[in-house]
Amino acid sequence: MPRLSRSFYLRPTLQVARDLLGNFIVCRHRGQRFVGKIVEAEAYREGDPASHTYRGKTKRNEVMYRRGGHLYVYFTYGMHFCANVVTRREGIGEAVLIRAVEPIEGIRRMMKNRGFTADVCPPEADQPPSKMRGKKTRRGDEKSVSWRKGDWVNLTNGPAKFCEAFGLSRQHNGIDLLGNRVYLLNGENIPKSKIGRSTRVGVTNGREKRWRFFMRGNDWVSR
DNA sequence: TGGACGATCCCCT
DNA sequence: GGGGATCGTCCAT
Repeated sequence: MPRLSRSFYLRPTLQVARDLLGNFIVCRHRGQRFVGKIVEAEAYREGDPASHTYRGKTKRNEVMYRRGGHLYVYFTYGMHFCANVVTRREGIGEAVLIRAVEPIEGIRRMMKNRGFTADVCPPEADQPPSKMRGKKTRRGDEKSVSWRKGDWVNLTNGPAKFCEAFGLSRQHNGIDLLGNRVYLLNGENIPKSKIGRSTRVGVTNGREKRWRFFMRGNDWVSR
């Protein structure tokens, strides 16, 4: 499968957000490979009050101003990371938040990273246990887990869940997506009829903008 | 130097 | 449907 080219990321951000759907994100570190199909994404643009770049360039958002095709990972709510694909040419602070992926490869390790026991994962490891679901439960201060039928979409159906499953954090901020650590592969072409569009999640300023794109009917879409 | 708040998630009611 | 966890960032003092 060919890698997405630099020119893919340099295009208008709304187009990139929509076209990311159906492509694969690959993360490699320490001999482990994670692969997921992108099923939900949101655009953040200049002049957009919901964007980190709304008030100009800072130390935190500097990566968003780089040339398209870099990874912008930020820390939020004191405990979560979210990952974005930087778009457009250098000097323009725009990006696309990856909100959800469908897990493809590295599933056992994703479960571990998310705090679920892997007991229920089938021995072939990277076959999705499609009938399963996971639920975290609390016992005193100890986090323990149990699995329930029908809930395993919790692995990657949100931007911070995706980052936790794939082990993405601060150290991945600024990575060039045309390198070998994190990159995107050309996947299926999604017909327009299968792409949904809506307002963005968790946004107050700029809430009217319909800059969220998702694959209709996909189980890993966040809502 | 302080304080408000956030592109979230999880648990409880 | 609501609140708590938890801390980096940014802006106002």
